[in-house]
Amino acid sequence: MSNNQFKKGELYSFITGKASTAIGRRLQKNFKQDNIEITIEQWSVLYHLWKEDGMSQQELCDATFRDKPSITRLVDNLERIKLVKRNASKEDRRKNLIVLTTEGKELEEKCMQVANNTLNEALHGVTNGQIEIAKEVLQMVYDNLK
Amino acid sequence: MSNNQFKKGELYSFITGKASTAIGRRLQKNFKQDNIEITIEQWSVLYHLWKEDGMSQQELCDATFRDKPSITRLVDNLERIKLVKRNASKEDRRKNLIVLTTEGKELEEKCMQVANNTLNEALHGVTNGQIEIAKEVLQMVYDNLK
DNA sequence: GACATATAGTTGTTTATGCAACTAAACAAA
DNA sequence: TTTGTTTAGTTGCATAAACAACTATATGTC
Repeated sequence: MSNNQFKKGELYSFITGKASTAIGRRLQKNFKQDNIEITIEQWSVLYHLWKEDGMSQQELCDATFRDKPSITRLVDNLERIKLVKRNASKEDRRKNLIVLTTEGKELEEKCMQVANNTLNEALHGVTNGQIEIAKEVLQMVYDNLK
Repeated sequence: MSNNQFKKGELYSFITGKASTAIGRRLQKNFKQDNIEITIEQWSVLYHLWKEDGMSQQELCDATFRDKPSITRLVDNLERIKLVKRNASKEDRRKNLIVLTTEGKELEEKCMQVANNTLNEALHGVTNGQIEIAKEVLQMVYDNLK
């Protein structure tokens, strides 16, 4: 089995995902440097709305790998800072459709630029081939635990 | 540059580290199933104390990639549930040496077994070669952002 | 139509994070 | 020994996560 592939220390850092933690922190810092006043969690919601405006909260749960209370509160905060609005669905009155405000839409370009730059910083010196394999492994891990 | 290596969707999941999130959640769930009543954050502190008992809080910060307030509170909670104790250092009165209680020591075997099993679940079907490359990439990302 | 069940979202509680401001001890230089 | 700087740790505050319990609407079945 794959039991002996990892020494303890390596196991730990694989589990805790120090690399993704580091990317998240750097992205947050880069947002701040560009005077973008949102958290990376808020960004992860906006990111999906930029691709498809008017998603329901449940759809945002699935897209962001977060549970319903998390999305409720992220949307609360995004609404408070006026980047999104909750619109009650006319087809299904249980649903809220989350739509970007003008201000929310305007943030896309700036944010995506910062995100792309951050990823380039993070991947400096890593080859395309290595990235492909890393992505495959992370996807397999995710699928194994789904 | 490495700007075109990622399509948007891939970029997102690389940044947010959904694989490591999934591992963390599964580990937490597996702890609970085995009636181990600790959080994965608490586990990450204990993990280092099991390797080297009596570390200072600052050393735990470095080892776990957490800041000082986080460690202060994790140690608070671990102390409250009686798994560790703060011992004032005699050489340097600013320092607390964090030592495992008997109960804290006894938890090691059970926890590490669960952690190993979780990792094996996560890596099912992933080859050693792929894992090596994934580890290299994650390490490079971490070093790039350090 | 009435009742059971599933789905969408909210609220409460505990734990954790990130940042800034703070205290106290150690160290260094004059 | 006084003064300034660095290091170790704590506290306050805002944001977020995980889980359980809850409300309200929709749907399926008899």
